[in-house]
Amino acid sequence: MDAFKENLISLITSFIREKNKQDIDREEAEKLIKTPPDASYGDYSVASYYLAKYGFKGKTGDVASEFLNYAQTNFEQIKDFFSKIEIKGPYVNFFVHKEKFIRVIVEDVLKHDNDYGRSLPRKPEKVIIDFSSPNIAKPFGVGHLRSTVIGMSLANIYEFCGYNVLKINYLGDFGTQFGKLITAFCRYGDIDFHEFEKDPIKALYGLYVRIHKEAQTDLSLEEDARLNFKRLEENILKYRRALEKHLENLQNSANIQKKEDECPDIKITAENKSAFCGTGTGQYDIWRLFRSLSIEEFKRIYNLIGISFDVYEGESQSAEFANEVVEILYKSGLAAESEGAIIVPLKDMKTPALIAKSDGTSLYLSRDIVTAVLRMAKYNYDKMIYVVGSEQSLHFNQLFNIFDILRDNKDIPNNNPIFQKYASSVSGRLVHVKFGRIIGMSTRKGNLVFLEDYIDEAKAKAMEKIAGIAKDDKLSLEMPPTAKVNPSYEQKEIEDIALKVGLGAVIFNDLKTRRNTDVNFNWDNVLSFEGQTGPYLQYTAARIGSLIDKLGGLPEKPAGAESEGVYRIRREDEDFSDIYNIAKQISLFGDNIQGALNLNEPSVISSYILELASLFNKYYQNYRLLGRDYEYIKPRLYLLAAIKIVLINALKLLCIPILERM
RNA sequence: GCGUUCAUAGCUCAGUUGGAUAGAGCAACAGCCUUCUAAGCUGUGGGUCGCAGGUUCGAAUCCUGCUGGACGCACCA
Repeated sequence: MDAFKENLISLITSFIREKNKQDIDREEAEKLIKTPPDASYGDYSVASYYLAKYGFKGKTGDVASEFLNYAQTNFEQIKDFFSKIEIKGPYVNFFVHKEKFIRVIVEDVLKHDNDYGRSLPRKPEKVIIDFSSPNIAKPFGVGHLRSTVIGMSLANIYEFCGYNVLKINYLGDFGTQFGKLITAFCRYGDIDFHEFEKDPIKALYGLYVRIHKEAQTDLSLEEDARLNFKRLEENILKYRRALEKHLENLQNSANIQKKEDECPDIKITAENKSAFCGTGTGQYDIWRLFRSLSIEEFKRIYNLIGISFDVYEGESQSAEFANEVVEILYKSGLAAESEGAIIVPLKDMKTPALIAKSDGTSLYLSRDIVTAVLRMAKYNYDKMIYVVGSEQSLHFNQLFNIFDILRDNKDIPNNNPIFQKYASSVSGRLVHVKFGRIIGMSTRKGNLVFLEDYIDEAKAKAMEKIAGIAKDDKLSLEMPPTAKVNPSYEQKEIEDIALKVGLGAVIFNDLKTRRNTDVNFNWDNVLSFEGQTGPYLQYTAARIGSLIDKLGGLPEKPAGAESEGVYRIRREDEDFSDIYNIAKQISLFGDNIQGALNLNEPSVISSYILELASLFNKYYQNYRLLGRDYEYIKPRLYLLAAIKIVLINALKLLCIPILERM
């Protein structure tokens, strides 16, 4: 927060304390300060009707005068920051010393650099962010991209704000669907094993689609799949460890984790396939192979889009203990049998939660109960965020509800020390960060879109742009290739820029709107690089960098007292008010990061940074710096550097690649 | 049927958590590159904030009802 606002907060708190003997904390006071809708009203305003809450019951006009009077007579230091204070209706409007404001903000940004915008929490909390979580039986599509980039961005934001963040990818590697997959793999005799090695995900998806289609007419397939899943789960249980042992291993070293992720030495060929399919352990090996091949492929894609995880987990790891938890709940009477399945009646919810199927196998929900408890034992989190689509709201409500029940029933009989110790403390720490669906998503050919193809498409579009070739005939006539738009690049650099621009477009497209709204998918919107897009932001940052270079580079940062003159931009200069607007926008960065954090909403930062980029581009277009006196240029160089720092800090939070030139 | 959620310019979306005159970007039209990157900038047109009530000094924002869409609702995840 800037010194100007700090000062106003002090004014408000002391006004309320002296006049009405009430204490108001600084956060409350900050909420009373608003930015007027139009700059001609002032830079900050305090609305007197808000003060009624703190004991000022008079007419709003009278309260406003009282406040103004107090500010002028009892709060001398206010004059150091504000040049004018005036009343307009119920509002008391403050006008800052603009020269000073610009100076203070620019200096502040340069001083903090990569850390600008950061504010540390009172006590650092441990936050787990569970996101992306692709399903091994399904393609990594655009729906998963949303969870992936929202989760990654939230992780960046929490980390930036001083939280201890753990990024977990909870792979969908279990469930009846894998019974289906095994059924498909074993049933079809025409599997191309070469294709399988080359692109396992696509091959698996092929199987998935095929079996689903066939299952609609051949009902025995479903039956077969369920049976195969039951066998799979039984095999997992065969290797089941004691819960404590499991945790001990996990905590002991990263090696265990690594070992579990490693590709098992399993080779399945057309010749030996039937041997694998014939036994339960053989099927278990098939599943293990599918799983590890998929994880490798996922990692390759994450690497491509610049995203990383601290931990890869899978549902199968929780499946080991799901039955045990179901048993505890059942024995304690919190769960009951219904139509052969096990259910938990919930508080304030009509439909009970189903935690075990009638054939005894586990469900998503029961595995999630285990996972949350295990993670509590392992990481002792203060908060765990699930970044999952809104269509799973009911599931998470059920999950949270069950933990509320466990909190209220701490003493249920059970002989599992881990569950006993941690299950009751999970309640209240889980958050479902949901997001809307993407509607009408399909390739131009009409199928579901794989992430990589999606990125390729964006990259190709960027290539065209760089090469100055427009697809549209009309455009290509009007837009000859120009060296000016695209300085001569090496082919390799073109590829690199195109990929980053493509990623910028695709990622920003998922982060620019509020999570909750469903987005109508439209190729033209995603592949647009103009206006409110990622490339616009990347372009703006690159442009500033280029401008700074052209102006001779950023001089040494002045230190301390000397700085006043150096950063000074004069009131009389023609660009003064535009620069002030930029400084004003810069000063709001920290507030916007906090807003994004509080709402778990990266789009707050997106909107903010688009506005800053727009202000800069207007400035750039309206005022020319090259060729001016260095005296004039110098303070503006610092300003440019400050804008660039904020842009880059924001782009990093949004997982958008940064380019030096484009 | 029940639950969740959404409805703002032709399209995609913001809207400081109830405050001053509802804003951007696309698209359309008219302009701006021998001069700092035109992935940019300037201007014009475009609104019954789904509809109807209510709450109060004040509503796009809160409450109720209605209409319309999306999603979910017992052995998928």
